[in-house]
Amino acid sequence: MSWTDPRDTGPGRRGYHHGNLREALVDAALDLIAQKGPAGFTVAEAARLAGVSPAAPYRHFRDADALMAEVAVRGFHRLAETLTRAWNGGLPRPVTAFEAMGRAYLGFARAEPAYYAAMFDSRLAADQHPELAAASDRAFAVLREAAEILAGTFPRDKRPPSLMIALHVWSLSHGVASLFARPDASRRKLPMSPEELLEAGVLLYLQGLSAPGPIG
Amino acid sequence: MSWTDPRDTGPGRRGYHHGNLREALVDAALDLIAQKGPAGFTVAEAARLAGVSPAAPYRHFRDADALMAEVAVRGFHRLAETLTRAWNGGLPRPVTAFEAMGRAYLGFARAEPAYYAAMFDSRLAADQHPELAAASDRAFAVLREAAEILAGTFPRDKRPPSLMIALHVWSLSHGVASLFARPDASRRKLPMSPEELLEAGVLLYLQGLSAPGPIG
DNA sequence: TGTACATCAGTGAACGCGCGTTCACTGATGTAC
DNA sequence: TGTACATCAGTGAACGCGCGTTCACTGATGTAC
Repeated sequence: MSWTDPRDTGPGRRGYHHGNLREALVDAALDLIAQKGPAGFTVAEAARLAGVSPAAPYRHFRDADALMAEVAVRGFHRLAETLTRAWNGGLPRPVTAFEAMGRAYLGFARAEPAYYAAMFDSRLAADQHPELAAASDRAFAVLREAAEILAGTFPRDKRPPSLMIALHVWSLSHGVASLFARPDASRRKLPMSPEELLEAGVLLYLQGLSAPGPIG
Repeated sequence: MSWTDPRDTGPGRRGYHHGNLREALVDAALDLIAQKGPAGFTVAEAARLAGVSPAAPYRHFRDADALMAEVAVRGFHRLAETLTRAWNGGLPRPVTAFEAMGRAYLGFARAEPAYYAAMFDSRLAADQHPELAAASDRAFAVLREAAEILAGTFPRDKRPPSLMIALHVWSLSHGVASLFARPDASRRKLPMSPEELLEAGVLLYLQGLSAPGPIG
């Protein structure tokens, strides 16, 4: 991890000037969030991890929230890529692709808890950070478009609204991730893997979409 | 709000001794969490709100986490009661009662955001607070038992596992609550009410449970 | 009913700490000529 | 190729702040006799 050593001789560090401080600060923030949660991140400690003085971060970020928002923005971009890749990998069958996307969402939450926490647990005000709102919208758009294609496979007269499908699957995925897949001591124990739980849930939900009508 | 004034002459305050400081501190913590989120709560400010010195809370709580845990414990107890009442109110039809319980879960998250945040966003380590784990289990047990009864209405040969139902509905409810029902600036906008979204989701899920089998 | 006394639940001052942020500064970089 | 200079991206010291928690203390309460 070259960014931890300010005297690193690699291309990223050249003595007095860090050379890549913005990136280093984002990495440091991720490290801190992973260890202590979003509330445990501080600008001062991120600067320390990056090997610069406590004032240096303010050359790159207006304040602490701006750094956190940058982390969240990158997280949403990564999530969008992850979801897109999963969808494409599951094609041509839309149901298969859709389920792969659900698994990928959960996989992201598990593999990148720091990004995930910055995105969903940091309570950043969306209206204060337009880039964040845009990045979040972009990630959701991936899910939305997938739902659109999936809905298109239903007979025209009983085609469900794709927005609703997207919202339901997002909610279920996020619920499973938050309750059962957090890699910290507040996670609840499960008699199965979160992946199995989510997959079964999505499957049953999709079955419900194709069912003839309301049950007795 | 008598607890804000230390010189209140009511039965809760008698001069030097507060008389009901434990309760007052819990109320103050709820106030702070509602305003600033779980990370914005401090022992010092809770003491200030309760009208006592910063050292006073330590007569009642070991440390800051213990006070937060107490709030979360009470939240889980309230949630358990809320869910029980909703279930009973929806009987005798298990499906109706179950859906009423889902709405009640969401209603709790919306009506009591401070309790909800202490319960789910405070990252308290369950193994450090046995009472918290017990309270959480108790609330989940309500949902679990309801799912059991609901599962019992299915024909014996295609009866779904009740634990799975409970986990799915909890996840969906929690996901909708976290993403769309937080009363702060990080909430995502929806073209419908969270209640409608959740109700439709639970309905479709239950339809899926009764569907003949996996879809094409 | 009165009194001595143990216990309870507060006080208030103090501690060490780490934080966010600002400021005047300076070393390094890169560009115009 | 060399040099003057503008700009960039750091430094380091300082500020005011609020926090969690501890400590010796004391006023209030309630109980035994």
